[in-house]
Amino acid sequence: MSVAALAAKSEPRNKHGAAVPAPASGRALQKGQQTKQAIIDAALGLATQIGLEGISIGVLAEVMRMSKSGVFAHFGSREELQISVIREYHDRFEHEVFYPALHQERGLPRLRALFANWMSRTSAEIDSGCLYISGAVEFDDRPGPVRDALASSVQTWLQAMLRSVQLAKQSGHLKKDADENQMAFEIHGLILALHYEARFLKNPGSIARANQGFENILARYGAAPLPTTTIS
Amino acid sequence: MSVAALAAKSEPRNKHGAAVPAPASGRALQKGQQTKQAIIDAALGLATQIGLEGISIGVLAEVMRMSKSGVFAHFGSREELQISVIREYHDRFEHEVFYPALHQERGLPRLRALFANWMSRTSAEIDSGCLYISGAVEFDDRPGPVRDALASSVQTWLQAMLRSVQLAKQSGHLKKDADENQMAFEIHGLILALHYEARFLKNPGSIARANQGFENILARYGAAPLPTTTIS
DNA sequence: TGCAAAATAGCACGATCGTTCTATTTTGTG
DNA sequence: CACAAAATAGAACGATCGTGCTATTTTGCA
Repeated sequence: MSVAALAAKSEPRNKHGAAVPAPASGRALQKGQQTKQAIIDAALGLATQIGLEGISIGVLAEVMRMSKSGVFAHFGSREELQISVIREYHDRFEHEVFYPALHQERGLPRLRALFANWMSRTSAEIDSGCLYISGAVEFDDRPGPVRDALASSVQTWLQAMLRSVQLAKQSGHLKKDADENQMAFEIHGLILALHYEARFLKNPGSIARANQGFENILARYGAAPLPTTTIS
Repeated sequence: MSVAALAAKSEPRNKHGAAVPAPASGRALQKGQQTKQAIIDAALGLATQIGLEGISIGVLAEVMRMSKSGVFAHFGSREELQISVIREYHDRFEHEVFYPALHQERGLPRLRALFANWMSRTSAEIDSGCLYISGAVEFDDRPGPVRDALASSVQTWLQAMLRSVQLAKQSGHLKKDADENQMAFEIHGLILALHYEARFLKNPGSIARANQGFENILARYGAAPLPTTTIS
């Protein structure tokens, strides 16, 4: 997983989301693609606030000042629209959280950056909502392609996080008996608790607690108390 | 909060859920109350699986082999039905998780019991779903009486948990500089991560990780490594 | 066993939903 | 400019939703 898998994405796709097999003989109009992207953007805004199941083609058409059938035609089904929204969310998450952290050196610095970026995004989502969290609740026992797309996207990210933990251990930045899966699990819990307590309960101080929790985890699993590069 | 607040509940209420002010002059039929309770039970089953917003009076009537209006008349509105479901969930949670732990002595033993019971219930909810988690996602920015009832119920429980942590600290079972709110936050995160990774992602081993996470937290905040009452 | 009240049924309402069908307009290119 | 394809509109569909209204049945006590 990690870099390669997270980065694999967005070959050209036909109008209903399936990867396009051939150069699609003939024209390649663009107006439709622009509109489609605008619809997806609006739908993502709706979905983060009221959930993937809250997406309504009627409401979407109203927002877009289009007819229902005009919106609908771009996707062919509501499910395909939901999947497009998930794909868009995945891409944004990747660009906001994952890629920037690659500039940090492998090991603890990159792990710290990943968590910091994740925190930054989750903090913003206290207002806007998180598709990976609301989607999990909506589709946790509703099989189908939407659930599959969502779970796959989440797993990709969690695997990237896990890989970063493993790299940190291999780099000697963590105790050599550190359980990487356990550590990733606990980090995930901090993010979920932050989202729950801040967004739903509106408890202040949640962001600081999530950050402190991360430091506590590092204190347990870390090899050194922190490389204080001063004289000591 | 804690005991008293969590225990305060279920005075007799009129047909629409408001506490009944006077002895309600005259008859006190029972058949209706039985039916109402049966409806609430069925609705709770629906709600834990597909969410509070997934409760449909039509489906509920079908399950109960009643007419829609027959079901409806017991509550007067869908919102009141949802609130009744939340109240029922609250009562069950209380009896399964909170009360049994009171048999343990104050401090660390009771805190351990609370977490163990919470874990036990959450493990069962990997299949059935948790109203406090799905409800939080559904109502995190949808103001109104349903959200209020849900948030109040959750806060009551989290406060009870926090109180137990505080008692453990006062009893000298935790480090004297332990941050109780921080500890409660991290524990909450473990439960949320368990629910997310087990129910949505179907990752095996999540239960063990949540338990291990709790031990890790105790290892950090605990005053003693564990009272090994053997000769040592 | 009556009789009032409670419980339930039956029906209809307006609204919204995703989707399908058939025009109509817009677009990009020869 | 013309012409075909793409994009969008419009209207209708069956279904489901919560809710209000008016019967009808059931219940429990005098």
